Amino acid sequence: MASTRAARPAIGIANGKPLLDEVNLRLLAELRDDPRLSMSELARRVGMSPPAVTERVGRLEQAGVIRGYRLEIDPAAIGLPVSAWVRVRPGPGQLHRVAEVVRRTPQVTECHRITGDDCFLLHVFVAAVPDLEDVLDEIRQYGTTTTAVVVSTPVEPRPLPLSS
Amino acid sequence: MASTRAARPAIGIANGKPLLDEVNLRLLAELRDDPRLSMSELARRVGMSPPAVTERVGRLEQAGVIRGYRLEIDPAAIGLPVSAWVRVRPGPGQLHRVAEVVRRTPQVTECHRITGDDCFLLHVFVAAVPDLEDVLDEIRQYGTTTTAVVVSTPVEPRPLPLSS
DNA sequence: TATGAAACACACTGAGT
DNA sequence: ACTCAGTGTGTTTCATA
Repeated sequence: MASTRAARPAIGIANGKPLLDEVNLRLLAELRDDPRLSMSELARRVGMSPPAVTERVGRLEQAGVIRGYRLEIDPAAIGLPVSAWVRVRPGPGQLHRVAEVVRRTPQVTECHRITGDDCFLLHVFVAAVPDLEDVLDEIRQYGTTTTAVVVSTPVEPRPLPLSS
Repeated sequence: MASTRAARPAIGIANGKPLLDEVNLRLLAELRDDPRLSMSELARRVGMSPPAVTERVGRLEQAGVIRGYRLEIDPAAIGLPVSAWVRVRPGPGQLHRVAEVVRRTPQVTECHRITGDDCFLLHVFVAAVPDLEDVLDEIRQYGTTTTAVVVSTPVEPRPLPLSS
């Protein structure tokens, strides 16, 4: 039974003290719920002074715990209402070619190398279904593709669970 | 040949004037490159007064063009280094059950309904590969799964192209 | 690391164009 | 729909503990 497995380890690169102490976890939680909170407001919520909080957040950014901040734009509003997921199985020796072409194709917003029969999973945004042809034709020079168009999104991308 | 197709339409809900004029597109571009820019700084960059820019951004938010702001946290730093994509084919009549279970499973950070042989595509984060078992067992009550573990990510999630 | 005070920058409002 | 000017916060730096 799975519940007998060890609890998730408190990672945090420790050089003496753990990076993710109580306060930093609360800061992450607050910022995750509202990434535009002012440092003063954050400070109030964790009961510290603004400069102290500013420095802690800066440290989390520099350590890479906070990777960055992202603006979420509605794809349809900028003319890209069609979202599709494409699995790619590269031909022999064409693996890095696929990675290359995908990197310089702006319609591809993310690309993962995965285990299984297919090597890559791509997220693609286009203006209309026929526009997928352009993207797929490019990729098909180096491998075969399996495309699935997004019909709806029961769970919109949401933050990771913060429990540790 | 694909290049003969019509250009991407300038969408923007027009009630007289298009929502996405030159200035708003520049605002989106600047905010996409740095979502934490101050309104004053934004104003400087587009050559307007801060209140004017504040109102324009507010309007973009209210219209849903700007969906929100997101904090990107390194999954490994909070103890979830394993990322996997799971395709789910629900059993007959179990379609909405899968959507339900997936919604209340925090390890699932996004879920798309897609065309093709499988109905759903899920993104899952766990502490270690064996922890996938918990998530998959839940889902397997209502359908079959195909799991692919992420080995690397040649293209990290990146912003949509803003050309129109 | 943290705090407190001072200097500076920003957000917000209301009046005017 | 935008600018300008005034007020209240927020941010940043530095001295200090």
